[in-house]
Amino acid sequence: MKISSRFSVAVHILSLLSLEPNAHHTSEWMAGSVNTNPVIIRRVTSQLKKAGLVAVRSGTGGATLMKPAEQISLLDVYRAVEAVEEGELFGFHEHPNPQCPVGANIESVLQLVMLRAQTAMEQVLGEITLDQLSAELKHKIDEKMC
Amino acid sequence: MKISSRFSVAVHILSLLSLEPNAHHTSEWMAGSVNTNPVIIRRVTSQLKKAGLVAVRSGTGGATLMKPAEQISLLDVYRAVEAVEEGELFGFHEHPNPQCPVGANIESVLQLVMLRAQTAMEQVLGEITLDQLSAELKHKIDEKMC
DNA sequence: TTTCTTGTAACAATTATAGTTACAGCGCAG
DNA sequence: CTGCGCTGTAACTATAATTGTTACAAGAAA
Repeated sequence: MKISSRFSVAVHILSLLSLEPNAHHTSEWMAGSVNTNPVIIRRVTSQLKKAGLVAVRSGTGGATLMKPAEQISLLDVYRAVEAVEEGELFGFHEHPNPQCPVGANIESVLQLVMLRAQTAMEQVLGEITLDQLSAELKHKIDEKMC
Repeated sequence: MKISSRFSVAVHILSLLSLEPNAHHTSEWMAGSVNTNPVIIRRVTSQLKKAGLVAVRSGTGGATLMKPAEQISLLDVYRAVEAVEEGELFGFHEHPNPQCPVGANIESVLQLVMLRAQTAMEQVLGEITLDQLSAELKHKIDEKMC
């Protein structure tokens, strides 16, 4: 089971906003780059908007970053698109038998452990900014131009 | 989207094997503790067996650990039940537009970043042994007995 | 007003999970 | 050597989430 590709789509969108500031960022234009349906883009953009990461001009169309790229972490994006509910990366089996010593106590022990694992992953995402990612991306792009 | 509860069921099973060495660990008995169907238990047990973590006596029934609990990490269990394919925790949108500079390069950049995040999580799992987890569990159990 | 765009609803197709029944086949007890 | 209990697995269901689609009301500007 994988984390929804909404997350990678969201990062793609933000990269476009960050690296191509002069384009007219309509959902259709971005869908062309992501290679999907414009509605997919609008859905994700809508979540990014709710999270205060982008502004969208309805009517005329187009989206823009609401914060400087160095103040947007991948964790912000991850949370924005709800790729995973907060603190719920790991699924648990429900209602283990409370009569059994193991069944009665496994949940709390597992919760702790899993949370530690999950937090480690989120910390990595939290330390990477859109700015850094865009820079890496730009580097790759320029490389190929030679 | 969550990681399959197969993982938590597997840990539950191994905890039973580790903490209650005298019981007859049939799928039905374990299903009673996990509170699910015996077939669910057999399916997971079967994966643990393939991974060399447990032995199952067909005929008579019952399962046992194949390694000492301090040599089984939660990462081993995680891999055994294929809660997530190796290196594929994050889903990606496929075939971004190669004509677009961002589309052409986002995949490789994202792969790197996501892999780092995923690895951080797996490392935590790798550092926790069944032994440690059982000890915590036993501690909780004894606590409640007072 | 016309035109382009967004935001959303509604729906289909696909995919994975979790649970269930059913049954062949193994292995020990008697 | 036969019967019993248990495993391994197939087959099927129900459920839920994702991704992709079409369709359309409502916003904004030329």
